[in-house]
Amino acid sequence: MSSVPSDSEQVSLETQQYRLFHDIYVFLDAGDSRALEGFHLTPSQFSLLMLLDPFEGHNLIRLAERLLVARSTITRLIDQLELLGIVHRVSDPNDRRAQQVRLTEKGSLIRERALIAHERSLNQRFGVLSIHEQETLVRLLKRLRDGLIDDVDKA
Amino acid sequence: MSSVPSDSEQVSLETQQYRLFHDIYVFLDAGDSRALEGFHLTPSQFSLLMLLDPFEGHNLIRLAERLLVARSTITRLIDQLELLGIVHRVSDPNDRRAQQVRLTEKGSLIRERALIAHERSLNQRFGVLSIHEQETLVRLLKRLRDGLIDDVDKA
DNA sequence: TACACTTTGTTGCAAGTGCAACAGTTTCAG
DNA sequence: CTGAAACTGTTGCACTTGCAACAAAGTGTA
Repeated sequence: MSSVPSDSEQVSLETQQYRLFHDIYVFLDAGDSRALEGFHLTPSQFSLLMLLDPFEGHNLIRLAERLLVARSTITRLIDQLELLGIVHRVSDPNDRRAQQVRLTEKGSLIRERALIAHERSLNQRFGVLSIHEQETLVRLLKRLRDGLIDDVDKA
Repeated sequence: MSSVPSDSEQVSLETQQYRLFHDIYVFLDAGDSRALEGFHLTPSQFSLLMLLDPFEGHNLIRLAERLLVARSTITRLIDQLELLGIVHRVSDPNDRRAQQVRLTEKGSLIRERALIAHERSLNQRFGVLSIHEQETLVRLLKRLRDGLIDDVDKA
């Protein structure tokens, strides 16, 4: 089905990595959708929810930086989670421009359960690699990410 | 600037990989935009252009499978490239439902130049890893991708 | 203090994308 | 050969997202 035609052509090492990152991203997202559908959460909503501490308030801009998305995207994702009764906004007493996003009790519960389900799903999906291989992978990915950040910042 | 707050919290190996893939994807895309801006090509247009052989026609559905996007997305990307004079559609003589997408002469030239510039950029961006490390990475990524495909297909 | 500059969060708008429905073709079982 | 099913590509629609502009609030300098 999902074929990804065999890498028969001669392409450079960099291009191979490049394509692999793209494909893996797409497949991870597809797997997430499936893992989360029981919770009625989109992958975007979940990745935000993941960051919310049940015992702390969160600044919207900090969340945007964390997820690498625009501030307006966070505004809208929080709107959605608020409608679902998962979070609520509280105005920050120290800065009247700012909001604090807090999990509701219901939200904490949903988060907890979704996190577990997602973790289990990830565990299964990454299971093709041994723990040792996953550790190697994490080490390489971190170096690459940090390099890419430097590169983007240099621009 | 692009901070990605230090991974101070205790998260599972799988979750670390998960976040790294997301962040790397975003940064790669940002780097691509920069590498391609001189060509007036978006990363999506480029990734399609990359697949087009100067001497062959291409079936739209095959391209969609290859890029892991919906057929309608390819229709629109081809529309854009056609407006730019980079490709043209030819009806397939063997199947009157089908189209063949072909590079124009101008398109071949632009593709050639963009490919070189992108390759140079990738080379620089992946340069934080040694060749040996990149080979290891490719090996692990391929295994992971194939595992994820099986997983998606099982669904 | 006063005024310019920065910061926080929201909104309008435009662009990209997937899904479902569709028309025109092709294929294949009976 | 015929009709049902599958396939190819396009379109309408909804949803997501980034960017720019904005109001309100905070910061800092003269």
